[in-house]
Amino acid sequence: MAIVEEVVQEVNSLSQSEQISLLKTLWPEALASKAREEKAWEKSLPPLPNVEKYGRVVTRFAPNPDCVLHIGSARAIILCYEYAKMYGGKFILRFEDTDPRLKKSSLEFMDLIRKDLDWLGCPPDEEYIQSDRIEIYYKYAEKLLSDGYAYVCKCKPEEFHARVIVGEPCPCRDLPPEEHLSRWDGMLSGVYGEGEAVVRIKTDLKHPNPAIRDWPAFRIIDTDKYPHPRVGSKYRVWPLYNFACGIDDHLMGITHIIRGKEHLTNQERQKYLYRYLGWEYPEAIHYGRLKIVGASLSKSKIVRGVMEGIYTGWDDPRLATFLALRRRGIKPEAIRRLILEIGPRPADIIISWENLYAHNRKIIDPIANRFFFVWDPVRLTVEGVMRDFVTHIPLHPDHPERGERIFHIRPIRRVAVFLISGRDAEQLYVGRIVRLMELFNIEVKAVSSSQVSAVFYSESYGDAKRLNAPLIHWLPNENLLPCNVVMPDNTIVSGFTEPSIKTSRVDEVVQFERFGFVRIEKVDEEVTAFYAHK
RNA sequence: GCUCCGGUAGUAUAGCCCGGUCAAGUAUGGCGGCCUCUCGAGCCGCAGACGCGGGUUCAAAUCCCGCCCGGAGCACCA
Repeated sequence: MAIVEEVVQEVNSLSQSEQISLLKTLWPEALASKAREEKAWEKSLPPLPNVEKYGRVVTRFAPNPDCVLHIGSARAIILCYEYAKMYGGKFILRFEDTDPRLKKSSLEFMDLIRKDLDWLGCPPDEEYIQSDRIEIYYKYAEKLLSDGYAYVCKCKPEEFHARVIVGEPCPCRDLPPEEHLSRWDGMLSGVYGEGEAVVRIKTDLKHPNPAIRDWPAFRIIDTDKYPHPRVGSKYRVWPLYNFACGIDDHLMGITHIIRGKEHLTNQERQKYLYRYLGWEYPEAIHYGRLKIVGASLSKSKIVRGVMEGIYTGWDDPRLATFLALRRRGIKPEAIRRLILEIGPRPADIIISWENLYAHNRKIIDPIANRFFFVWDPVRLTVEGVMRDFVTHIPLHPDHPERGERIFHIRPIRRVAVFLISGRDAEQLYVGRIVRLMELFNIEVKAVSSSQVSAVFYSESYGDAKRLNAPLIHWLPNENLLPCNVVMPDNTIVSGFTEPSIKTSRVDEVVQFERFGFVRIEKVDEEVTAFYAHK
């Protein structure tokens, strides 16, 4: 033992370069590239803290139903769901619809959110709606009021803030609990109007963060003017976020709160509540903000844009809503993998779309059947086609068992007419040999802006390979199916596709070869598709 | 301004708590090649990062201090 320590000491006393050069001369094999074992396992989440403290892990996703869900919500949902699943726990959906005035919720959004969760594969075990629970919050308000932990403040907001910013109590704060209880009755019975009274939770008036000092817990909303979509004007005193959320997290037995780090100060506020009520605060994980390049994840902007008709709907391809992603052929599993990859770390991130696409491509590539789509079509006439051709192309190159597409080429007076993509036509020049995929090779004879003429060159694929001829896709100029592809920027690429695509169903993701993956939106006498990605 | 949280390749992530095995792993994107009758997939290879400056230590991505940069909160919103 002693000798080992001595040697280690000696080696450590050398500089790193000295150590390396010594090693090189004495034991070069030790420096040979260390083979690293490859792990192909799916990325798994880091363990949740203090799981053993609780009987069963309970998580919750608590949206305000004032908009549909978007990729920014994916982190909360998938993390909460996956952690609950990982520990055999429970996942709760809780609608936080306690602001009938500014952040107006709606029944429509509640329903769309339920569907979003379902689509994502994260169905909740239980669902609660805060507007059903108002009396529960009242009960706790009364308890805190009579215990002297909360008070009803009638100060004007400016006056209150002027005092609190210097750490001084407002005149209401130290009044006896009886007075506050009677003011509270006044709030409930309509003695006070909007803005005239508010319940505050006592905290430390010298708290270094002024935002935490005596935070508001209830305010009055004139629900005759602003009826709540679910309970109308039944209540005029409504809890604020920190109160309702704090009470519910305890009552619902939430063991692990997973939410964005914008709630870090809210956690400090809510801890006062827990202290006064003798409750233990759950574990809290605050992840960083998730943005995605070029997409606005502001709910209010999304709602406004849809209302004003700037967007075609909640599923406008320019949006990063789940509805839009779904319409574009992004699979929920791709979103799940992305979120698992990202994990719960607190750093803010801006995801690149490629990150999402790569996951999606892995999922859809094996399932997407292949078709030809000729966009910005240009007419191609090929002369010297001496006979009919029939070509069979598999629906999927790796799965020939799935079937094939069959094209018949029937030249008239040795001339066959095709359509090729404008982009391909631009690359052609006189004398160039190109291969029409799975058909034959042609030599270009003339190119104009509206059409290309060529002559049959040869049939063998080997020729094309040897000549390094480009491979382009094509369609016979007959039995064409008009096709529009809606791109992510909502522009439309038009062209034609092959009739065999009619075997595909709506919602199916297919690949237009040399164009990209698309989801079929409509397929009958014409096709509409939404572009997913390359 | 005040309070808090972050900062590893283009993007995302591992490593940081518990210093050495990190000459920094992985994925994606980029580039090159192979393969494939798609510009898709697959295979092989290349390039690419510890925000900056000090300190502690034989040894720092990791610990300490300062700075810089980014973000969030500072609502009678959630």
